[in-house]
Amino acid sequence: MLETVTLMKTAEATDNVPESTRKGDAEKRGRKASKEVRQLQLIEATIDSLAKRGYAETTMADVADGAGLSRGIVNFHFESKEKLLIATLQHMYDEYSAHWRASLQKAGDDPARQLQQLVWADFDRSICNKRKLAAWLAFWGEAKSRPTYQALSSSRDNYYQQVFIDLCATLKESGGYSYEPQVIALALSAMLEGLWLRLMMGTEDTTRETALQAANAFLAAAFPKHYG
Amino acid sequence: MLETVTLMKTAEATDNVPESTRKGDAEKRGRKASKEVRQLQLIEATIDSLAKRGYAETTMADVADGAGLSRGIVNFHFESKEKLLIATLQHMYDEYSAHWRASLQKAGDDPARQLQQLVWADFDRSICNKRKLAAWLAFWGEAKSRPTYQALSSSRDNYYQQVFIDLCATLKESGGYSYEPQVIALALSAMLEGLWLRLMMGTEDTTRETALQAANAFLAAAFPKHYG
DNA sequence: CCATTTTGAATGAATGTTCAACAAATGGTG
DNA sequence: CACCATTTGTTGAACATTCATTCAAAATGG
Repeated sequence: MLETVTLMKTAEATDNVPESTRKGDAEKRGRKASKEVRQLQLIEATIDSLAKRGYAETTMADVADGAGLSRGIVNFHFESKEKLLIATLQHMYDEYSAHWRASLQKAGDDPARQLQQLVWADFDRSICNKRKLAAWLAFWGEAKSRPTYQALSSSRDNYYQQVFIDLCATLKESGGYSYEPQVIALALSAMLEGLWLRLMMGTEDTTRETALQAANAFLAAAFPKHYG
Repeated sequence: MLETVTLMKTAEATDNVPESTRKGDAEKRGRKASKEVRQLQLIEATIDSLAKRGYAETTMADVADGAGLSRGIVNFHFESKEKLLIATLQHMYDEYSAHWRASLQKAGDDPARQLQQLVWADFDRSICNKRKLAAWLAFWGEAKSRPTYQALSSSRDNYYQQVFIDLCATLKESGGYSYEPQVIALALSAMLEGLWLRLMMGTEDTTRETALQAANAFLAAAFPKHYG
């Protein structure tokens, strides 16, 4: 039991998991809550392994060791290695999705501010750190050849893209720009992914700060009336 | 010598041809080809396998089968699987490098045209096709956790980035723009990589044509005096 | 006939999965 | 509360499979 608590601490230290629901569930249904915690713990260990060793070298044994548990435990909570990886990808996808939606919510009603918040959200520490970027990249590398991953591995889904397009369309009208919203939205979102890619690769000239500078420079160049 | 030509043909045909209709059964078995041709043949088969199965599922047997040769042959021409993969990556790196340098050469002396050609070169069929993009992505996914890959896997190296920065600096002066060349060059090159990423992933809204449109839109937005 | 290239089976290591045994928590019953 | 049965969770060894590598023998070309 004591071990469970400390392990939960480390698992949550890396992320920003809300603490509110945890204790309540534990008191009501200690067993079920413990099950969810274990699964989360194993997912976190999987992200660790993906980040440290890459997709190809990530083994069940490494995940179990990383979580401080025995070898057979992963097949109990997740049926197979593939299902563990899918659950991990789903977890990261949900987290990313919730993050940009929250950022959009906080931005208020001004579309210029909304777009800016959406861009900045991509470089937030909670999302944009070495560990998670490396895990994303590991999945991306396998996504094209694994149909199961394709839907989730984009992280930026169709709806996300549509929000970008709509915002660009709104700014175009209010600013009198001349390009197609779809096209400039694609350029913008592609640049964000490209900046992530550079951060993942650990290219020397790219840090979270310089990446954010570049993103801001794009906004200023494309929407001078709003961000100039 | 004649055989050399035919083998090179099949190797290059796979870039554009949808799939299958490969393997020159005529001259595959028993016949000795020159060492270099065999190695190239195996490298092409490796790219095929990476594109079709991804990094994690690429096996020596699959490479050998794809080349129509026996199992042990890869360890004869390349010492190990790792060295085969490094040679494959080096091959792709060299090809990409030669391609953009040639494009730059052809562009003449006008810096605006040079930058445009550099951007367009990224979406040339010979470089930008499903097979090779998938292979690139497979390497990217493993690069961060494999020091041996890091230098080669960027495809766009430091020199490439410096050329971008210099061109942006020149355009800045002649056009009276206000941003830092380094920053806008990072935004531009990141967008190119991001567009590649979308093409690799097979996102529906992104084709080679729309990607090129987005890249052009970026140029027009960032350098209106030159590309408006 | 010699050097080089190619084959394909053998080998050994790595790894995902299964499972029987064990531990702990839960729920019911007296 | 005490006791036991049952469900749930965990372990670690055994098992089967996959795969890179090795190598002796065969094939090929000069």
